[in-house]
Amino acid sequence: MKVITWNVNSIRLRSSLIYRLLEIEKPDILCLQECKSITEQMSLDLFESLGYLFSASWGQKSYNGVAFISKIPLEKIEKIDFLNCKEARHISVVVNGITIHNFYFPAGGDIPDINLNKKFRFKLEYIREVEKFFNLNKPFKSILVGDLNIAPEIDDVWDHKKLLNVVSHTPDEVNLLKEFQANGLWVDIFRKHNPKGKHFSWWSYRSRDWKLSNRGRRLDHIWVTEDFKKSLNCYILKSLRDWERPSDHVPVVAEFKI
DNA sequence: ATGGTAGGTCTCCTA
Repeated sequence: MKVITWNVNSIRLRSSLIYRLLEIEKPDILCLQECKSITEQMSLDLFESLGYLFSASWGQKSYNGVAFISKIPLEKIEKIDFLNCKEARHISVVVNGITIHNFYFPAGGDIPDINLNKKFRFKLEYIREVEKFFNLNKPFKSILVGDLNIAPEIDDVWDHKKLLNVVSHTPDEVNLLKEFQANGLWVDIFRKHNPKGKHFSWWSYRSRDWKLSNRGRRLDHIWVTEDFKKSLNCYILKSLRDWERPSDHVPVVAEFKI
C-alpha cells in the first residue's frame, strides 16, 4: 500500500498537479492538507478516471481543510474538532484495516511566545489536545500523516542554530511533539528509512531561488504505531517544488507491506 | 538586519 501526504496549499488551484502526481506515483491513497476550500468546491471526482473512486474531506472556506483521495474504499470516516476551534484540521479513515489520521497542525504565527502570540499558544494547546486524545484512545495499526508544522530534528532544518527561535523549530514545540510521539508509541518512518542527512519537505515562496538557497524545513511527516512495522520505504518528492505553480510543500511517500 | 512570495478573499489575513 502506497500512501502520500501533501500540503497542496489550495486544492482548486493545484488540481492539475494532483492529477499528475496520481498519474505518476499511483498511490493507493493521497492525504491532502491546506485545501482552502469548502467540500462542495473540491471537485474530488476529477480523479475518478484514474481509478480514485473514493474520497473524504473536511473542507473550510479560505483556510485549513483536509481530504483523502483513494483507490481503496474508505471506512469509518471521522473528523475531530480538537479544542472546538471549528477549524478543519483532522480527518481519519480506515483502509485495509489500518487507521489513517490526516492532520494539519496550526502554524503558530511568528513570535514563539505564548503570552505575546495567541496563535503560538493555540498551536501548543492543539498538540496537547491531540496527545490527550491518543492517550484515551490508544492507537494501534495506525498511520499518522500530515503537515505538523514542526521540524523536530537538527537535520530537519537548514540551520539549527538560526532557527532555534523561529516558530516550527523552537524547543517548546519540538519537546511537546516528541512527548506526544513517545506517548502514542509513534515512529517517524521517514527518519527510520533516512536516519542521516538534511531532508526538507517545505521551502518558502519568499526565496529568489528555493533550490540554490535551500532554506528548507521538514514539516510534513508520516508516523506509524510501533505495532505496525510494515513500512518498506519513505521518501520525499522534492522535484515537485519545480513544477509549474507549485505548492510550497512537496509530497512525502510511504510504502507498506500489508 | 531586513524583506522577500503566494493564496483566498474578510482589498487584509494567513502561511
